[in-house]
Amino acid sequence: MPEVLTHLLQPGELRGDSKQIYNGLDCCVTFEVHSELQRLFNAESLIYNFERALQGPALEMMMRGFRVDQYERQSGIAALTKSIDKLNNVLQRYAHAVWGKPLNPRSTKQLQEFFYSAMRMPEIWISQKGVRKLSMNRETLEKLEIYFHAMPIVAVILAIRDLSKKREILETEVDADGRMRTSYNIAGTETGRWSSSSNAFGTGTNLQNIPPRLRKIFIADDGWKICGIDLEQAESREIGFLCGVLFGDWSYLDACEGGDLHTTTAKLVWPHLAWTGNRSDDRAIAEQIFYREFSYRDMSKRGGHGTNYYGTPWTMSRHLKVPVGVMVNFQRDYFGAYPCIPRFHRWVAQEIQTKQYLETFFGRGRHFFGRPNDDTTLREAIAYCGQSPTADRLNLAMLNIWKEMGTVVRLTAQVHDAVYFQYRVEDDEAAIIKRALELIQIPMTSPSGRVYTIPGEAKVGWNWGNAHNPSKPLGPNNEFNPNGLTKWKGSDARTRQSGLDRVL
DNA sequence: GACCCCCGCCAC
DNA sequence: AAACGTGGCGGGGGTC
Repeated sequence: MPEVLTHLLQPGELRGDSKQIYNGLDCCVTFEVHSELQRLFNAESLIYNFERALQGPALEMMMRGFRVDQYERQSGIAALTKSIDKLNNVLQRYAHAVWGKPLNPRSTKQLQEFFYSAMRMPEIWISQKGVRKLSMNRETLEKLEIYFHAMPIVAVILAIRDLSKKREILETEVDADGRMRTSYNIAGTETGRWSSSSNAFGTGTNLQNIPPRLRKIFIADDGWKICGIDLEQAESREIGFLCGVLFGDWSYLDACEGGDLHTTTAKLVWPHLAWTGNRSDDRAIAEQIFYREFSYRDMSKRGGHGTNYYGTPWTMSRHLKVPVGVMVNFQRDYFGAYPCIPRFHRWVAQEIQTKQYLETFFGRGRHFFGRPNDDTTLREAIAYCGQSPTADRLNLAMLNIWKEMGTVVRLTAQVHDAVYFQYRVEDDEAAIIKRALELIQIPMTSPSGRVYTIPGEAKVGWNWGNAHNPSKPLGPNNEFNPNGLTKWKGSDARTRQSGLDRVL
């Protein structure tokens, strides 16, 4: 009970007018918390003041919302429903043949009974947090798929799940004015990232996990055009800079800044390939197949990211669907190429074991309450070093854009390492994007004098999806979208195609 | 019917 | 043996 009230209450008093008293107590708790926060977050508290400042752009985006093409959305729902119904009819025919009753593809319980009891297939167990589980996730179902009599059933189940997930998003309630309003939580994460969710009125949804293929339903306001700027290789560069500052080892940041990190990594990990030194030749070599559908470059990209974050060969081999031995060798060679990475891991372990605390170059600290010797704690701390500065960098840049360009641009969305805004089509597009790209950069200087910044990459268009590449055949990975976002190269010769936002 | 947890799965 | 991190959502299925 808050101290301020204890002397006012006698034992047993809460039994009487308890609701009013509880209410009073709650107010007192709030007051006591406020007093403590006042003490902690004084004028010197950089991060606290920063978070408060971010309320401006956050509230503006939340109140404005993102315009949705209702026709596009409804026709998407209709098309998906049709496909789902068709697939479901097929599934139910199988289900009745096998066990004489329906099967819900989203029910883990029913799927277990169906495959392991009715179809008598061998059980596939996985372990999560030390607990063995009879999962029915995609990975498990793909293992069941190798049995020929299960193959068509599994394929249908996975397809239904996939399409249902897409339909869920399209079915999210849009406000009466045809705009989707998300709720951004500025201070909801451990790292300084924002989170996003449905809003206080129950409409909208998380706008930070919309699959790329569905983004084209979000469109620019009439007379406005969308620009998106993302920070290139942001988390990798943050770690590269940290390694340089801590150890004077700039090899990883050099690789990031060299232009093509993943090809560079591939050259270091597989030095015996016929590298020429010519950038496009070497990229072509890196894009040759290494294992199954993975090129050397793919392996470098996905394997590098996982390895930076202390992923084990076992887990990464599962994720990349390659044998464990492949990942063991990859990591050995990767650590050989960038010795600052394992050194960085050891440094983080030392820090959390001695201080249980880390602070980024943006001044954001985090206490680690997990057991200091636990790998889980170490992994959280390693991830913090990349994720947190990226979040602060993007948000600081966004705040600067909002402050300086607030009359010229309308902020539209924030997606962790990318910010989207709109500008008037009659305005000087090149000048606006040039200035925004300048503001996105937050230079830092290492104690040794090296200047470090993360460049932004801009895209422009009239809807949030990616434009199709006209020089490649249309297909599932190149869907027709002439109004979509294209990479900004100083100009954009296109004009908005009316009615074509509506093509799904 | 409200509530809750688990599961599977989407993003960066 | 098996945990790369940060999040949010909807459905299933249980309890009250």
